[in-house]
Amino acid sequence: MALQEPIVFPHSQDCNSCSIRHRAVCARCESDELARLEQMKYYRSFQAGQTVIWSGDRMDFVASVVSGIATLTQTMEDGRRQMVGLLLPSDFVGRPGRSTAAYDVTATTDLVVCCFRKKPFEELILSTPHISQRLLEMTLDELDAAREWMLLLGRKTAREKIASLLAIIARRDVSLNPRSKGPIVFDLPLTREEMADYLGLTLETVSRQVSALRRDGVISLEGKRHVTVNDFDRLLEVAGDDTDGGYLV
Amino acid sequence: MALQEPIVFPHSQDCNSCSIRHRAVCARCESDELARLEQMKYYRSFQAGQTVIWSGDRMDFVASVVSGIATLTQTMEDGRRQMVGLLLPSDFVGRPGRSTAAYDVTATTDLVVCCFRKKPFEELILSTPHISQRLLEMTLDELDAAREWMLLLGRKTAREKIASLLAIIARRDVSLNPRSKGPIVFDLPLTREEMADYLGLTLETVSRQVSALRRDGVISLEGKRHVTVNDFDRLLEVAGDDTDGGYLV
DNA sequence: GTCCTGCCTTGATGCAGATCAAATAGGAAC
DNA sequence: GTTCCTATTTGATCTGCATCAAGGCAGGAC
Repeated sequence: MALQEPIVFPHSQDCNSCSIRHRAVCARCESDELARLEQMKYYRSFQAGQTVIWSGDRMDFVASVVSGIATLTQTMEDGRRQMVGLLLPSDFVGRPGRSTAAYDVTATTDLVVCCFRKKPFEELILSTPHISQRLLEMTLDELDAAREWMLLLGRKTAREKIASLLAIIARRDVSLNPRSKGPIVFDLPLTREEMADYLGLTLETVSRQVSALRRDGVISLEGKRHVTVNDFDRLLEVAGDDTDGGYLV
Repeated sequence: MALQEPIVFPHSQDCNSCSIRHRAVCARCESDELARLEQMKYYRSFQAGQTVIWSGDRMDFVASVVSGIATLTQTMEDGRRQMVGLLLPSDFVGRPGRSTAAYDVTATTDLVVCCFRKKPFEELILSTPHISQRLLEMTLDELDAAREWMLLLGRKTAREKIASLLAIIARRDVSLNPRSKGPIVFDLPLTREEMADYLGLTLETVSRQVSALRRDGVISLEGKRHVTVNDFDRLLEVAGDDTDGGYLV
């Protein structure tokens, strides 16, 4: 890892050509609102593995993930770790009205975020319902996701947990790169250890259960990360999710 | 349980004398905004044990808990249950922009809720930033609580889970009924089974661990529900929480 | 009083997943 | 090619909690 410092882009880029323009916190902004956002924004890049911010650190910005994947994790004093969120492009980081980070934020892939200086952003949302309404909607979605994860953490078996995670990644992948036919194929964006931290397991158990799903023909693997889902319905069944209505969103 | 149907109050009550006036979703409303809310509100009461709404049911209202305690639970097809939220007075139920309930909502004590007809409420928040801003703030708090719970469910031991739950209830109790001196005393609002559903355990394990905390002198019990916390710091230590800064809110 | 019934406790046993340990695979640097 | 180095797999064993089972206790109906 050669570079330790994040790269700070010297110039802003145009919101109108932004890949997350219509899904991020700015999704419903009119052009005058965008113009005000542009004034307070700047980009930052992080390499895979870099820490974006540590829990407890002062945080004078909020941000949207533009590309790449980041994680939110909590750590106990003795080192036990639990991932509490997976941030994908368009997801929002930080909380208006709070001055320090509540979680460790880490880039698991190369990452670009669009930061807004916190003070002006907080002022802007007071007068811009389009932003606070969108933020409310995104926060409610995250709350639903967190509650779904609570069911997984509290009640699912290791096998069900792995299948659930694969199903979520597969679903996301299909919605981003829709393909008409054939099995779903994707690269895992997480290491076995990160999967373990997300699922409340050890990395050994993750490895064993991934192998078991391969042995049982539910998935195929090329290398350690490249996954083929042979039968998505079967995967959902193993995940223990209600099958009805859950079809590829 | 004699009455199965909830009691519907025939007349609205005055918002200004409401016990949750300054903590609920209406906390920041001006009198004209309150007046509009009053037009769309009605009270409902439920007895302990009654179901407020089932997951998947059509839901044409949102609501604030006025008094009593309710729970949000998710259930898997085979009956495994996970509580995903504990609703206390002033907490909000339901989601603007969604037509069906996402979780089972159950009254665990006698319960009174202040309902707002959903359609007019949704229209109101579009034009009333005081409400949507408060709702955003409350939702962000709930998201933080859900993420704290994810750490508990994913990584804590049974003993730590029980201690964490007791600490949360004790904290809430102190903030509602501050007492200057002496140990914290409260009644558990949940049965052993509900505690198990919340903590991702079985009721037997809950019972054993509560007994163990009593044997170890961390708490004392009178009957099954009345708890005395002999040493709050010790309880926090057993809970595995960062002790710094966690002192009685 | 007796008999429920719901809630809780306690004991015995089993097993899923953690822990400890070692081997293997695949890059990257050289 | 060799040598690291890290990620991953696999094996052996241990253990915390689940499961299965049997009472205990308090309150209400009668």
